[in-house]
Amino acid sequence: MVRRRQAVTIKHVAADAGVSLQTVSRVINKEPNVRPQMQERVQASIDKLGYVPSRAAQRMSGSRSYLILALNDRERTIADWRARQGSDWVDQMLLGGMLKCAEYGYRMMFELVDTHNDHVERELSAAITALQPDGVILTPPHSDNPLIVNLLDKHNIPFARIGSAGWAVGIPLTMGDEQAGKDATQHLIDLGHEKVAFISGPDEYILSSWRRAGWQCAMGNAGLAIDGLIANGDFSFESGRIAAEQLLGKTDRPTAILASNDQMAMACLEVAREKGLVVPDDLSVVSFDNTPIVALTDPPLTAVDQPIAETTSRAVELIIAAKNGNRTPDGPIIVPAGFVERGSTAAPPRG
Amino acid sequence: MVRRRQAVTIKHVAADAGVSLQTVSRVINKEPNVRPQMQERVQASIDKLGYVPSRAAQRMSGSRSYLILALNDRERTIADWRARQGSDWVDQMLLGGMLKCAEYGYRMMFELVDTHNDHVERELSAAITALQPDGVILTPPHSDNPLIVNLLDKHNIPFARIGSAGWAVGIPLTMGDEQAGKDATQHLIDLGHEKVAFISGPDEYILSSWRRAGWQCAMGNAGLAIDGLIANGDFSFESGRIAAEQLLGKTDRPTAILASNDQMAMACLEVAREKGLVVPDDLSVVSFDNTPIVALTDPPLTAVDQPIAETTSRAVELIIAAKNGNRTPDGPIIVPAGFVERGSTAAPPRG
DNA sequence: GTGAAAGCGCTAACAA
DNA sequence: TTGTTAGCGCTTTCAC
Repeated sequence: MVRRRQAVTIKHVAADAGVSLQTVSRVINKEPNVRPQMQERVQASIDKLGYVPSRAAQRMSGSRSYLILALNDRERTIADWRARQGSDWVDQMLLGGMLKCAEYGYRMMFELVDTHNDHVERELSAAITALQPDGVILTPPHSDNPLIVNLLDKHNIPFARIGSAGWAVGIPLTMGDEQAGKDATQHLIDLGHEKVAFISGPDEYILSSWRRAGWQCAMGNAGLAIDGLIANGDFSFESGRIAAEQLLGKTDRPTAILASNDQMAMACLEVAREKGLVVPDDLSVVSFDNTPIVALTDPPLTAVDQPIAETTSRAVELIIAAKNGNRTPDGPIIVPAGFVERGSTAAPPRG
Repeated sequence: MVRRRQAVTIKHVAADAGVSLQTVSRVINKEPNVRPQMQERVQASIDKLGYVPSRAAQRMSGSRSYLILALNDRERTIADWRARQGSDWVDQMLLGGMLKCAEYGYRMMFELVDTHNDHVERELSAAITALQPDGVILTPPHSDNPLIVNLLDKHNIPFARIGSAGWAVGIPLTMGDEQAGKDATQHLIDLGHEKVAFISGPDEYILSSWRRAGWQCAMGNAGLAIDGLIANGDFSFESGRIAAEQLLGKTDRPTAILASNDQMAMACLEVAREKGLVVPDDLSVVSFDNTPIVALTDPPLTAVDQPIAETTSRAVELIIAAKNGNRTPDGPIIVPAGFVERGSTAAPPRG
């Protein structure tokens, strides 16, 4: 195996520009105390020689790694990948995260971590020690895992917590789930629906409760009862089926269902079809997330759009800002959800 | 900002075990010349102290970076992400690549590179210098970009070329496109079709010609004419529309179409519908790639399945093997495509 | 504002 | 088989 040495190092640049290593280092890192003239001369040498600093060496000498680690739940992520149902959560994170990282000379790396596992800490510690990332992005359900959050806090690594709002550590970001749930429900109420049912997500995800709260709030504001209009799911298609059957099996069935994610909404579509209900004539359905698949169902689903790319992009910005010593905003950052109206919603049936 | 030092270094382990740094290093790297007893003692200290080597330091001292870089075409990848049409190319690469990397203590990192750009070389050189990856995975159309291939060869970095077969550099891997094209065509012929048309991909992708060759071969073997049965596309939906209109506009129209990717096949579905043709009764359609979306079209598309995860996984294995000094296999590696029969194929209309 | 020296954590090369 | 020494490329002190 060939022992590979850096072709052009800071030394070559220093020699070429006739300055000390230190000055070159200062120019690379855009430090203040360098005369413009000096900086130009060094920059010229850098460009001429095509010098690019070694991240490993920078990291070694106690500076940054220019690396941000994005953590996702191993089990769920792999299951999504294998299922090949078009969930593009990871892609949207990459889209928002990688591009924003690139703007700052950073890079993003993905890492899968088991939540349901007593060695989360060991797993994550190892990754941090090996990689020494400058920041970490947590996604649900990790964002609210106290083991993970405390570990990161202890290590003093800036970290974002997507889909999380509480605690005084890290940088929480949400899509305003409660408001989104409220708006979606209100949209159905505005169409004339009075019996708007809700299928919740698992309690493990804190955003499940927010979405429910939004629905509940809109219903309450409109003076509508919610008795018997809630069913519990766990984000899986199958749980959505069970919930939908429970909801639509009653004589006094709801005229609209707001499901906490796409899979469960698709299950509603299937159950409705089996029961001879036409969507949206007999039943309106709205989902959360808006993964690519919901534009292709029959009918296409009206959905709350989760702005993953934008949220990840903000997370990267805030992590780098924190790394640069800027204060982290006080409250949680809200990157508002969107709402895409498609064919699964209409006025309720008359009578 | 806190200056972060490694909590547990090789020194601590050495002290704890009462051995030299070098011995610890040998244990970490599973080198042979260490007495079992010694190795156990050191390993015990490692476990006790929770030591994990710093990748940066390992890289700095001339060893590996334990990093494999996966290169994708910037323009196309970002377009796919933004389009949100459920293309899971990146996800499948991650699935196959990350998991295999993890087995060997490696990590995979994604990087986007412009092909149509005179500074590909500068761009890629910078990434290589900054990151010092132990290997690189090239995807189409990069796999056949001479600038990229030569650069990697010159740097002496093991690299895989997915979707490529030629040249004596790097590790070429294909899904056996020609065979897949042949099989798909044969499948249609077996159903009774005689006029099987083909929509090609852009010439920029070498696999376009392989897929075409497979179709041509099957048609030839069956003694069927191909005049007027080929149309050129560029993988875009719109180009697929144009090709389909050209093909289906004739009086003597084909009874089946094999499209070189999913988007163009979907365009065929749309054009057929506009012309009042029922798929699969009046027209059979088969696509290449089998992205998640094609299971949801109306009717669902019969498709050649591109084994991206498996191919990426093999690529990682071979790169690491090469890094370990093993000889690279001679011919191109073939990870055979699959074939998924769905509702878009049937016997041709009687007539 | 600029430079010189020390050291980050690890491994290659050499010595014992 | 094990230990010692000398860096890798860079940034952090700390002088000047």
